[in-house]
Amino acid sequence: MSSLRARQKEDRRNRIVTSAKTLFRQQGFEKTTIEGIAEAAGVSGVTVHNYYGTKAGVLLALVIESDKLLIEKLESTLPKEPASLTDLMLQFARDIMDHAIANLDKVIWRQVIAAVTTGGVTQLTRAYFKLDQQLAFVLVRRIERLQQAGKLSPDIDASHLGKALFHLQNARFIQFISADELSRDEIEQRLRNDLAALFAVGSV
Amino acid sequence: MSSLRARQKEDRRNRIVTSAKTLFRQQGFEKTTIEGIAEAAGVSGVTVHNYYGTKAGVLLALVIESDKLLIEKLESTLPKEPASLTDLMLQFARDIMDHAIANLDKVIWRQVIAAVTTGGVTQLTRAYFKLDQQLAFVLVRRIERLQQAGKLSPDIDASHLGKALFHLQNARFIQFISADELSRDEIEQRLRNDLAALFAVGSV
DNA sequence: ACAAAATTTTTTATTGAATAAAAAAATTTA
DNA sequence: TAAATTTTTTTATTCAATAAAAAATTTTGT
Repeated sequence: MSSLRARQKEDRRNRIVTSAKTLFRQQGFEKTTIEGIAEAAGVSGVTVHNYYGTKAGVLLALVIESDKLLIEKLESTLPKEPASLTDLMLQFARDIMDHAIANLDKVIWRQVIAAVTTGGVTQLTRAYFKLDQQLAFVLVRRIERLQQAGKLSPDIDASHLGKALFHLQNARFIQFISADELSRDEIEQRLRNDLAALFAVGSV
Repeated sequence: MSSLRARQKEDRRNRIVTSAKTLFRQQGFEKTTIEGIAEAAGVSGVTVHNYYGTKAGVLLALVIESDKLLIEKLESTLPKEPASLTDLMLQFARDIMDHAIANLDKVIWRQVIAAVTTGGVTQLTRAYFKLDQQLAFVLVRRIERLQQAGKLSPDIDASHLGKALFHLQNARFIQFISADELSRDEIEQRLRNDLAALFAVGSV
């Protein structure tokens, strides 16, 4: 039973985000103006500000939508019974990079990272961090599966391990988008090295 | 044999960075204007732009200077013979957080991270990343010491391990500055959990 | 030491993000 | 349907960023 106002608002949100996505992809982040987005969405520039605060806020909103899809995709495509922890991680990292690149280019992803770190504590950044947690949790659950399958010691705290590995993956992801020339293969190799070294520490 | 021009330029650079540091600390990043920095430094606003490109560029210049000191400090204060890899890491992370907080507050550090990720490939970002590498290398050398002391398997690639751990530390550092309420102790605990979980993977 | 050449800074102007307050328009409610 | 409420738009301002022309200063060649 949504009111007319609520529906109109929802509608404007959609128009703004959709227009922004098109413009960001066509002309990049910098060259896209708030006025441009507003015009394409049929609202005033100030309304865009009222809705999303900043240009980066609009971008964040759009990324949040696509990240929800990413999580669904990961839930379904990540192997339920991974062969090993390393395999799981590499697959996880690759899926995330693939998804990122399919949606926006590296230059724009840098703006996303910047927006998230500077953005204070807003509705949008909270939503983003929540999705990040969910993403990490996908990993945690798969790690528990590995433990159940006897492929990983059951004594390890799956939550701690999942979060640590997620942070590491995230660091490599940021490195990936920060340098134009870095390929997914190159990052995969680095991650492989990371894991090999880290996992070798405990072996007596 | 520096020319008058070169000396004047160096002088202006110093005045700009020094003025900026004072103003950033007094009023924060947002409330400090380029014009304000320029006035305090006795140059025009456009000159500040000419020298550092953006307001964040000025901040980055100032951080780079203080990071050089951090590296020196770490070289001298990190134990030459650490008791364990975990101890080494926790000390490393704590020194970095201490140094960061002693110089600028969290809000401003967020701007640093944002500036580095969006900053394209400029003189300043290159310098910053180079220092980051040096920082990682400090860790690598200490890890080699651990291996020489028989406290860590000599089969492990110290460079890979050091870089992986540096990335992890960096991720936790960014988390630290991203949330006002997160204390160094809290981050230390998380890092401890990270390391415990990661190092347990290899143990058979 | 001085005038011409080269470099650097400043002035001036423009675009666009962000924000605030008042005015206008639309929806909701009674 | 008219009053009350909410939302958007208009209007105005500050500041970052950038560009081009003008002014000032240093360097160079004689």
